[in-house]
Amino acid sequence: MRKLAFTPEVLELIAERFKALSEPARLQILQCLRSGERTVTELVDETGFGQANVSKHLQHLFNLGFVRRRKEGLFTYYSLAGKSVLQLCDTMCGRLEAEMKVRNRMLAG
Amino acid sequence: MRKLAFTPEVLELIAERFKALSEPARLQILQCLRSGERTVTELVDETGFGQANVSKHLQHLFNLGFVRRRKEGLFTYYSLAGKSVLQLCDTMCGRLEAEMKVRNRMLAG
DNA sequence: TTTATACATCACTATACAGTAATATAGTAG
DNA sequence: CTACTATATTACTGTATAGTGATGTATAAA
Repeated sequence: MRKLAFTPEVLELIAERFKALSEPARLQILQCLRSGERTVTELVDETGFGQANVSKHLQHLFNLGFVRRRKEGLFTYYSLAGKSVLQLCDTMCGRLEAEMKVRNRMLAG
Repeated sequence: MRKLAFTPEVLELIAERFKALSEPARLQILQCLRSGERTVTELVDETGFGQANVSKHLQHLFNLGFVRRRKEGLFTYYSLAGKSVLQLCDTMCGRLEAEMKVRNRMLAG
């Protein structure tokens, strides 16, 4: 199995996926899904965002393969498509902590 | 050492950092830096982007702690601030490969 | 059938930002 | 000093998209 080369075309696809994670609303939705699948209405209630807004964000995340969905009667249950999304968030959060540590050290020193 | 909680405020900071990686031009610049530090002009030549454009992208990456810089005479040498950026790109690339594999399977099946 | 619920989609507005040309700043050379 | 080079910054334009209200669609219940 060959690794993809970082050609400009591949970088564009990668950028598109990072962009999906560059919205606080979508990140918040993903964090809600950390503990299991949710209906759209549940996500609306938990996040406080509008229904149309949440629905659009979910479509976006679904199209890029970040979440799965399952229809059951009137409801659509969304869930995480894998753990790598959370891993990305955690890695970025680690960067953030490191950044803050540096900042604090500069204030102290 | 405590882990940061994913509050809306923290998610906003994380989103801001993902957004920095959501631009093909910035990703391409980061990939150029994979093999070592570069001056702005070198990056302009390697990427083909305009000088002002590259300079702005580098400021952006610097402000968020993704790259370091070192001034020497007329030149400013930029380099990666750590390996986690590349790790993020690689993880996202892995996701992309998996996505493509699923797509191919659907076409075949 | 009608009514209600859950979700998706459309049309619109406002905002953010990538790219660019021009200019500013700062260091070097003559 | 002047002239040149490397980088940063400013002002502007075009484009993408988040959010919203209204509407559409599908399922369930009465």
